[in-house]
Amino acid sequence: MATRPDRRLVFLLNVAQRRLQRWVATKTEKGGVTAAQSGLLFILGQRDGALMGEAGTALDLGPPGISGLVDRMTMAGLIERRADPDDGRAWRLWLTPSGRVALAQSKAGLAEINARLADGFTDAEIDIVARWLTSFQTRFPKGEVQ
Amino acid sequence: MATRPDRRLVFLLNVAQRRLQRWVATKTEKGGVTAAQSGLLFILGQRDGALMGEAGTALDLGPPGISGLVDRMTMAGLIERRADPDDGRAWRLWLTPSGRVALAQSKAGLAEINARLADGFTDAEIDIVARWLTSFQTRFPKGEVQ
DNA sequence: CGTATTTACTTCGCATGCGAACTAAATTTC
DNA sequence: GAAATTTAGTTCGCATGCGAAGTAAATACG
Repeated sequence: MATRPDRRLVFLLNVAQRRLQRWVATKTEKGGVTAAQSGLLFILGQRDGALMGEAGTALDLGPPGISGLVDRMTMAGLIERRADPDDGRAWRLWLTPSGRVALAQSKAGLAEINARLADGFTDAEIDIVARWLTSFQTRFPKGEVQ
Repeated sequence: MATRPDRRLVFLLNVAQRRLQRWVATKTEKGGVTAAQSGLLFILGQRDGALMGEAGTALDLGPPGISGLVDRMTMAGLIERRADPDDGRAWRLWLTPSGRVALAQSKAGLAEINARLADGFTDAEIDIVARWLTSFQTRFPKGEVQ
């Protein structure tokens, strides 16, 4: 007989996120990159030279979030900021050689994590999970608590 | 035909957690309490006088995490720390009257959130989600990356 | 009994990311 | 074309929580 699963979704979500983040951080301890940072690497891997605002939107980060992330990653030599020639307010972000190396490592790491996340679940089940997670974006909108 | 769902689970998990946290924070803006804080309130609601370590374990927080949370909540007047009479190293945590009020509010808020989280999903689907979230605790263990 | 180890918690430095308030450049309006 | 508004980022203070290192009390060991 199956045990009734723990239904404290808010708590479980919180724990899962922290566990994963911590695990990625330890995993990539040597010369690696954190989960948030690899997020930006992936974006730039697809769209090198993106604006900060574009990257923030893609990562669902507000202006302060992307600003801080960019600062830390610039400091770490993973990305470079260059002024947009057409807009004096804007900055474009570019991968450095070092950033490209880190991106390659992140890609490999992500494959392992995804395997771990799907292990023991069918494709249909993962689809349900993905749908549930995606629903947060409409259930808990950014702007306002209507 | 259904659109293929977004399968970037790591990203979706991260976003979902942040969206929820932010939403709770805004929701309880007036005299309320954050998600992490209400976690501790719930624990003490069930086990008033718990040790810090016990509370930390229940919330899946390490010593620094629970220590900081307790500091902030003590400062906010939600809980009280009293030395354990039998163990000079340990502290027991107690709800203040103010904390009990906040707990009652949190309980009401949680009901609404849980409804929102389950809306559009069957019980069986929520069980799958819960099982997936719970699996992080074994898939990404605290101690070590084996 | 006294030393060694374990345990409970604290402190520090850090990454993450939010809301509020700000700066400065671009665009819209009149 | 000047003033008003919008937009792109920054800065500040804050909450969250980790790992590493420290403190002090409790327990185990010889």
